[in-house]
Amino acid sequence: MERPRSARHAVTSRTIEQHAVRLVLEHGFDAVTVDMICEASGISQRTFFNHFPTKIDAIVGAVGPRVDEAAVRRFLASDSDDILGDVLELVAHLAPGTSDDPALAAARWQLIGRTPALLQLEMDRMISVQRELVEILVLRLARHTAPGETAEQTRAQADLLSYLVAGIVRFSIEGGGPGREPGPLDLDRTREVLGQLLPKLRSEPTRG
Amino acid sequence: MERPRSARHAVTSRTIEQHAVRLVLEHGFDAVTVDMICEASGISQRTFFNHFPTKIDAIVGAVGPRVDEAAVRRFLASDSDDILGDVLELVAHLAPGTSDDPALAAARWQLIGRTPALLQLEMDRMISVQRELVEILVLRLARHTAPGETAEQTRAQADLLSYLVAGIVRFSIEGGGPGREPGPLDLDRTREVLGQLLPKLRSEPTRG
DNA sequence: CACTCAAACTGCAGTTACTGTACGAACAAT
DNA sequence: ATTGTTCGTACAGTAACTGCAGTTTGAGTG
Repeated sequence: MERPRSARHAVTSRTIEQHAVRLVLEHGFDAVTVDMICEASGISQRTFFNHFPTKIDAIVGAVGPRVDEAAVRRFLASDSDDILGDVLELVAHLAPGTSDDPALAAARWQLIGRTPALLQLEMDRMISVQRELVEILVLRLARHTAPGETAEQTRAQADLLSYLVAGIVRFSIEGGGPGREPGPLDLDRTREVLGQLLPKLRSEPTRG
Repeated sequence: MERPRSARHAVTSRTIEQHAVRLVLEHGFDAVTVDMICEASGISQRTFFNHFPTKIDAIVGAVGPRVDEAAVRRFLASDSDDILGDVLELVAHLAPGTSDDPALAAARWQLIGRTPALLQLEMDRMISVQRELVEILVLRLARHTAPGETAEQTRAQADLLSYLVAGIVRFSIEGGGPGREPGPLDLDRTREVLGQLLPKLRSEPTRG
């Protein structure tokens, strides 16, 4: 309470987040209104929206997933020909929301897997990561250019690959197949299924 | 006006759709309110929501993309080892919204590519297609099972593959790389980029 | 033709998410 | 003390959407 001013904002945000997650875990996403969260947090509705642009943001967390700097450096430095494997390694370091409260993060994963609207949002946020990813992939793919390949072609490949990776991430988040529980990225499981699937796709596309 | 009653609903729906698309093309998604569409269509707001559950639905169309029955039969009958190529062929037959008005469909593609919220929705709808796709892929992949592979593993592979395909579709819709215009699926372009990318990923994942 | 029923449509009041504006309280630096 | 910034509040408004009650109109039945 007698904290420095700059910290009070963060404290209030955390309070809101915690009550939001708790309420949604208890009553479900649709049954929880912003007013309920405000009352529980002891703030006005206007304050709520000063902290979070939308109700969803308060529940899932204000900051989206980020790629780990060190992982990027490792990825770019790798000599391996197994680009896909390296990409998986890179993507495995995505963290959902603010990771400074493990209990909150765990609760969020539950909610994300349970509520389509939230999974939705998490995927939206992946898109911003995806844009970063494209830039990184361009650098890596450029080391494998075919003769006569233009920079634009390389970029298109990186773009496509980033979409493929997004698909893999989603598969991973939704639990790696039907009947599985959603949760943070399960890299081993994903690699396993991918390792089974890829050989079946090995043959050249018709236009090679 | 003196149409049979059963047809009037459809007529009204079409009227709403056309005005909605036109207005959004003119003013942009956010600048168009439901009230504006209602006034242009000469109906009440309540009627609007009797026809379409959300504003977005009126703009993008009530029915989502569907897979073509004949294409599915062809896909399942194919002897080719090029599963991915066959999947692309299958997916190319996805049609957005009601296809009975080509001008409307074309306008919709413009909007979808231009407006993130709409692309979003179109992707959501792909998910229902994706569920169908998984069932189809299971049948096809089952013909390539590795020794000792369980049905559950095959299903997981089909699941993963469907996510990869969703990524490819999205790449395709967004124009096949940066700086391209969004539009209906450009299969040739996609195949080209995919053909360039795949050889670079050829090596085995670490767990093979 | 008269009667009935249901589909299409309307008006209205209400809820929920979210925004703009203006204002007050607290605290830090001058 | 004053000034300024930050955090929060109060209030009024918009836009999407829902529920309910009611009217019109076309279609089927006797």
